[in-house]
Amino acid sequence: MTAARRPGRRPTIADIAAHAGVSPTAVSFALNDRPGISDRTRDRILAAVAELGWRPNVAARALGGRRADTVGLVVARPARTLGVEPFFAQLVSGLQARLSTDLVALQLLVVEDTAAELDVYRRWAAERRTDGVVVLDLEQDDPRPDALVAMGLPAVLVGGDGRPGPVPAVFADDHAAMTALVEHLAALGHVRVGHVGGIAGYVHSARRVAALHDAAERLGLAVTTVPTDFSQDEAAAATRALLAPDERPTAIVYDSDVAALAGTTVLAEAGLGVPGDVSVASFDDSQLVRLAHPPLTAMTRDTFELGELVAQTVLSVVRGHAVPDVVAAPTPALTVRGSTGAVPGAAS
Amino acid sequence: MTAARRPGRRPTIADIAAHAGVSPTAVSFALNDRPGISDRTRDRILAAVAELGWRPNVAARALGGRRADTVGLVVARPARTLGVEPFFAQLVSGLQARLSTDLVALQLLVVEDTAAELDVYRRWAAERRTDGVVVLDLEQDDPRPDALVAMGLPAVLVGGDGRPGPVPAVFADDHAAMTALVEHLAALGHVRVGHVGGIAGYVHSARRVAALHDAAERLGLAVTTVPTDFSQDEAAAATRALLAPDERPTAIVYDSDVAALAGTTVLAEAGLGVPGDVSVASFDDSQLVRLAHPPLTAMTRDTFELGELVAQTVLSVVRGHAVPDVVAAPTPALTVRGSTGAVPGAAS
DNA sequence: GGCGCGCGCTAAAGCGCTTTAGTGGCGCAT
DNA sequence: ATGCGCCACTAAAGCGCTTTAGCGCGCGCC
Repeated sequence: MTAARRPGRRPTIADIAAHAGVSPTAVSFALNDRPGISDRTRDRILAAVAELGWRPNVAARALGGRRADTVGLVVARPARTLGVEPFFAQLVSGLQARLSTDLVALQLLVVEDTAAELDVYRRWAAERRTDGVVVLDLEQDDPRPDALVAMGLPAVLVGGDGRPGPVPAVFADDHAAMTALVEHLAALGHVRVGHVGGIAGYVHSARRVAALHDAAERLGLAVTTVPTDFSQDEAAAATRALLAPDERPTAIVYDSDVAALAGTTVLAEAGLGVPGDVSVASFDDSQLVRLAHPPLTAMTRDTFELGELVAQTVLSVVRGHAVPDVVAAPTPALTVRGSTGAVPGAAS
Repeated sequence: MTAARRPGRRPTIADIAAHAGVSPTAVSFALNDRPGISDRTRDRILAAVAELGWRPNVAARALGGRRADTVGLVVARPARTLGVEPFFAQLVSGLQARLSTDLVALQLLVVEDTAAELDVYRRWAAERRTDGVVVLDLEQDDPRPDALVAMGLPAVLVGGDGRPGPVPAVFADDHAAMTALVEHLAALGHVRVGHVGGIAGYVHSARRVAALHDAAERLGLAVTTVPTDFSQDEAAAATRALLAPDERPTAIVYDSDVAALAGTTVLAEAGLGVPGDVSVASFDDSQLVRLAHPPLTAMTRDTFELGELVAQTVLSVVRGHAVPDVVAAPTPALTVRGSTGAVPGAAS
C-alpha cells in the first residue's frame, strides 16, 4: 500500500515497516520479541509480515552479529568410510530432522584429521558461519572441547565418558550395554570371548573395552580384544587373528555393524557356522545386521533418535538455555537374534 | 603497523587496507582478481592478507549480493530411509569431498515431499543461503527444473533421461547398464527373469524398466517387473509375489542393494538357494552387497566419484562457467560375484 | 503545577564486503 | 603546450538487519 514494492524482490524489513506504518526498528523488535512494542503494533507488524511473505535474510542477520541459523558437523574420518557406516548416516538424518523443524540448517564437512577439524571450527567461529557444532569421536585428552570453549563456539559432544566436561555431552551408557551383552553370552555358556574393537584412542571404544573386561572378570570369562580402525579389512584381519589360537573363542563381539558383517564373512570362509561354531554379536544395530544370515544379535539403539536428541541439545545451547553437563541418551538394549546360541558341545 | 588491530577480533578488509596502505576498495579488487590494481600493489595486499590471517566473512559477502559459498541438497524422502541407502551416504560424501576443497559448504535438508522441497528452494534463493542446489530423483514431468530456472537458482540434476533440459544434468547410462546385466543373465541360460523395481514415477526407474524389457524382447526372455518404494518391506513383498506363480523366475534383478538383500532373505526363508535355485543381481553395488552370502553380482559404479563429479558440475554452474547440458558419468560396469549362476537344470 | 520516569517508538550508526562513480596523474597525439 | 584517454586507485553508498541512543508524551508524585 504505502510502499511500492519493487517487483521480483523479496520484501525487506523496510517494506514491512512501510506497510505497517512503523519504523524498521519497530519491526525488528517485534520479530525478535523484544519489549518496547505494544501488542497492537506488534500484531499489525506480524500481519504485514504474513501478508508480504517476508523471510529473514540470514546473511544480513549473521552480519549484524546474530545467529547464522546453521549448525555444523565436522567429521575427521576418511570421506569414503562415511558412506559405509550406517551410524553416521542415521545420526545425520536425525540431526537434520530435528534442526529443520526450527529452520536451522546443517553444515557438513569431512576433513582429514583433528588438526584440520580445529581449523574449520576456527574459521566457522570467525566467519560466524555456524552458531554451534556437534563433535564426534571424542578421544582421550581431546583438545577440542577446550579449544571450542576458548574460541567461544558453542558445541555439544556425542559420547564422552559420562563425566561433566567443559562442553555439554549427550551420553549413552556403553558400559551398561556392554555388560548386558557379556552377561547374555555368559548365560549361554560362553567362556572364551573375542572382541573386535574400535580405535583405541576413542573414549567410547576404551569404555567398551573396560566394561568388557570388568564383566569378564566378574563372570569368569577369558576375553581377547583386538583393536581396529573400524574398517572392514581390519575387522576381517582381527577376526582371523582371533581364530588362529588353539583356544579359539566360541563367541565374538564386534564394535560396529560393518565390522560384524566382515567378521561373519571370514567365519563363513573358515567353514565355521554361526552360531553353531561361533556366536556373533554386534555392538551396533542397523539394517545391515538384520539382513545378515543369520540376523545378528546386537545392541539396539535408535541412532536417528540420538541425532534428534543431539540436535535438540545444540539448539538449546546455541540459544543460551540451561543445558545439563551430561544429557542421557537411552541406553542401548540387547536384541537377541539368531547369531548367538549355546556354546558348542553344551547340552541344549 | 599502521592500524592498531583491535585485539581478539578477526581482521577485516579495512585492517588489511590500513596495513597495506591502500583503500578497502583496492583490497576487495585484489582479492577478487579484478583489473585496475597493479601487480605491485596486489602483491602487497596479498602479503598483508597472509600476514594478518584474514578470511572473508561469508555473511558480509552474501549480503553484498555475492556468493554464499554454500551448495544445497534437499532430499524428499522419509528421513529414516536416508541412513539405510548407501547410495545417499556415498553421494553426500563425494559431494562433500569435492566441495570442501573449494571451501564451499554443503547444506543438507530432508523434507516430506516435492512441494516442501520447492518451498525450500524458494527460501534459499530469496535468502541467498545457497549458491546452487543438487536435485535428485527426477520424476516424469518434474516441476523442479523449470521452477529452479524461474527463481534463478542454479542447479544440477543427478540422473534424468540423458536428454538436454532446462538444467544441466549428470547422467549415467542406466540403459546400457541394464542391458549388460540382462545379457549376462541370458548368457547363463535364464529365460524367466523377475525384476524388483523402484518408484515407478522416477525417471531412472522407468528407464531401467524400459531397458529391461527392450533387452528381454531382443533376447527372447520373459520378464516381470514389480515396482516398489525402495523400502525393504516392499522389496520383500515383491520378491514373494514373484515367487508365487508356478513359473517362478530363475533370476531376479533388484534395483537397489538394500532391496536385493531383503530379497535374498526372503529366498532363504523360502528354502531357495542362491544361485542354485534363483540367481540374484543388484543394480547397485555397495559394501552391503559384497558382505552378503553369497556376495551379489551387481552393477558397480563409484557413487562417491559420482558425488565428486556432481559437485564439480555445480561449482562450474555457480561460477557461470560453460557446462554441457548433459555431463556423462561413467556407465556402471557389471561385477559378477557368486549370486548369479547357470539356470537350474542346465548342463554345467 | 512542575518534575521525573517509563513506555512506545524512531533515527541513525554499524556489521564487512562489493560496487559504482569518480579523481588524479601520466603518456601520447596533435 | 594543450587536451584527451587510460590506468591505478579512492570515496562513498548500499546490501538487510540489529542495536544504541534518544525523543516525546502521559502519568504519578510531592
